[in-house]
Amino acid sequence: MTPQPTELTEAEWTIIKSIWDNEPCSAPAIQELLFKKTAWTYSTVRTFMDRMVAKGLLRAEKSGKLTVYRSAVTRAQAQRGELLYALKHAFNDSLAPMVQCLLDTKNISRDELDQLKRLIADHEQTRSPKRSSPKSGGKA
Amino acid sequence: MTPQPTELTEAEWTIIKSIWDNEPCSAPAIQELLFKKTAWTYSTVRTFMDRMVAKGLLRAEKSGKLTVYRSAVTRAQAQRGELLYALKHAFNDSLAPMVQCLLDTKNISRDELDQLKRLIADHEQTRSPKRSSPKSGGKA
DNA sequence: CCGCTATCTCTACAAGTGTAGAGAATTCTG
DNA sequence: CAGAATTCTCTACACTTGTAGAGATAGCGG
Repeated sequence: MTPQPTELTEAEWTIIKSIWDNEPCSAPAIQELLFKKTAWTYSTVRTFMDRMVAKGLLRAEKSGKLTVYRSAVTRAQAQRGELLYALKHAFNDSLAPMVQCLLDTKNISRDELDQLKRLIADHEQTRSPKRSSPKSGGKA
Repeated sequence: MTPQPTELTEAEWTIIKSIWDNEPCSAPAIQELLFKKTAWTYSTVRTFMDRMVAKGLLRAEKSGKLTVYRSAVTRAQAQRGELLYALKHAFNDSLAPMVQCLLDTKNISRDELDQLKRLIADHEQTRSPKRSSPKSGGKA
């Protein structure tokens, strides 16, 4: 679907990553989980979470005293949003310059390069049954 | 040098892209250039530009009445910043998932795929001869 | 039943961002 | 020179983001 391009702030990323890994979960739980990283107080975490509910990033449901949260956007959706933001603003929607920048920026090991090549190769195949390069057997 | 990871807002991207393409330039000029896209008034553009000077994204110099602006960060720097932000927050600094997401998200033509493969191949080569620092092979 | 303790709700506030108007100052131009 | 056009400066305001305290409350242990 990719509804609206989901945009997250830094704090929101922190929160939602924690939630993806723990949902459903309560605000105190998340606060405790994040405390070593962020030192955020309960109020802070709770404020973020409620704002995120308002934005449609999370869903909240109360069970008695406790409010239980879960994500309302998938990790893939959020990743896509972030990526598209960068792609659009920094690279005017052009793939190659972005990838080039990636290659130039990070110190990429040979393994990673191989991995990338594999990703692309796999994608080529999945995307369209192209039979010009019949080197590796067609992966199901 | 890649000083501090440069972070730009959407409006700042709009402004600085216009500046990269026209520097040195004046605020009224930029305003006029952007008007069709953004409908921003002079005040708005000027405010952004001055704030960007304060942040070190632009440099301003007045020549009599006129204030002349130019960028203080390169396009590559800004791109890197944006990319690293996405990479870090959305993909936990892992290359492959980001590229995978890219492949899954955009509708990539075969030409583009070929281009990506070439980028990677070229990079492999450039990177391998660790002895030499070819300064002449940078820009594509 | 009555304080603890875990949670919640409300309110607040500073900084950053998007957006702009009013009016001063400067510079043409007739 | 005086009015027009250009550009500048200053101020403002609403909304978002980061951050949190204070006090209400509900449920548990004794």
